[in-house]
Amino acid sequence: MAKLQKSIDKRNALIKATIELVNNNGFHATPMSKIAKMAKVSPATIYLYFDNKQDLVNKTYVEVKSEYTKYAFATYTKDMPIKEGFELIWKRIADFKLKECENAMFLAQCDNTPMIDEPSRQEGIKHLQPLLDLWARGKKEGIIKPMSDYLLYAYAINPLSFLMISQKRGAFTLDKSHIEEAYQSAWNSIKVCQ
Amino acid sequence: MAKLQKSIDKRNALIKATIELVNNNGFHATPMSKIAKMAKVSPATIYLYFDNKQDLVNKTYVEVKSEYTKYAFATYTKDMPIKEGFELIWKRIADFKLKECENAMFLAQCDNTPMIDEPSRQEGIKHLQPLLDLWARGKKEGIIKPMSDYLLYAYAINPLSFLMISQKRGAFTLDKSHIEEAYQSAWNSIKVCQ
DNA sequence: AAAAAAAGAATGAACGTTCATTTTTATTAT
DNA sequence: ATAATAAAAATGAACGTTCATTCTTTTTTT
Repeated sequence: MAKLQKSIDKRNALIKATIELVNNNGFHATPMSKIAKMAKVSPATIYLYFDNKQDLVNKTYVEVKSEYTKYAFATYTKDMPIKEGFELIWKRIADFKLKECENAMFLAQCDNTPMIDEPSRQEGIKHLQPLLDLWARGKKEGIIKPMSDYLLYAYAINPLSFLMISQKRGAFTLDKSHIEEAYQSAWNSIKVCQ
Repeated sequence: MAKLQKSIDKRNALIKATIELVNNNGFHATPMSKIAKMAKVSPATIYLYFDNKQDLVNKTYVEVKSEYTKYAFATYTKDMPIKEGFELIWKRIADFKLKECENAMFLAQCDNTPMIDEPSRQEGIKHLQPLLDLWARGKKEGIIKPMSDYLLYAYAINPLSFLMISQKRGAFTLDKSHIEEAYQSAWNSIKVCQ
């Protein structure tokens, strides 16, 4: 196999192993040796691809966040009407959280703990810009409540993380009909009531 | 000072130190030695009060959760109308998350990571029963959407955790007017639309 | 044959926990 | 009430283990 491809494969295996182990044990309870073992690589090899453990987890975060937002905004264009645009993005996000459960779990854990460096966190937030732009447009048009973006995010998007974590714990299962109910709740919480 | 009171003080100091250090560094990045130092106690003394580190954090979780729900339901009675009851509980919860920021942060971190034992987690959930009962009543009366409790919780309560974490990170400040907006969003997301 | 990549073993630091002692508190005898 | 003694609480140092990281050697690629 080509040298470059082999390198890419190893790096991907490391990222994948990091996600899986951190999901199940948390950052600090995940030794580099276990990540290496799961990626079928020597511990020393990790340091050819990443500076250290913190760098490994930071880069994993930014890459997964980037995949996530790429998926979320893939079918959205800036000229869509507010309501359609929001529904589209929201359902893509929900879709991602159902299909790419491991990735989404990892992001949730990163966002709720002091695990990630502040610069990497900021880097991750940047990717959400299209949604913030949509909201700004929606506020101007009087369709979306003139609230802080943090409040909008808290009610429109963040509940999906909670539902995903509950699902992962086996507490309940999030199926298609739940998703539709959740969407209605999300929209009702941010739309201007007429 | 009375012997008993001194013991209680030490135990409280340990719980307090655990909360503060875990909030800022996470569970595994908080050594017992630091907890001991902050509580002005020898590391060995911790083991007179708790079996081990896991036990310390489990017990801290259950105690804080208990304080939290005690506060949340303090002014609520079962015979209140649904809407009033919900608003009352919701605002008490919001109040707690603003005033007892450290405690609330700790709970949020526990609820979003594999930090706590499953039995202790279950123990913590039990305390929420009055809210679940209120929702059951609200569903029967056709006031609250007939959704899974997980969905109701995700939209009505959980967003407050996100807002608190954002506030703690200094991203924005949650003031009285935000709280009112948040309440409206919470209610709009779970009420039956007429 | 030289250079690059990868490996496994080695290292030093940090951690949770325990152990041997000391200090404090409670009980008893005078 | 006071001194002597027993019990309990608390301590700091030490232990064994684990971990992130590095070093030296081997394998693979050019």
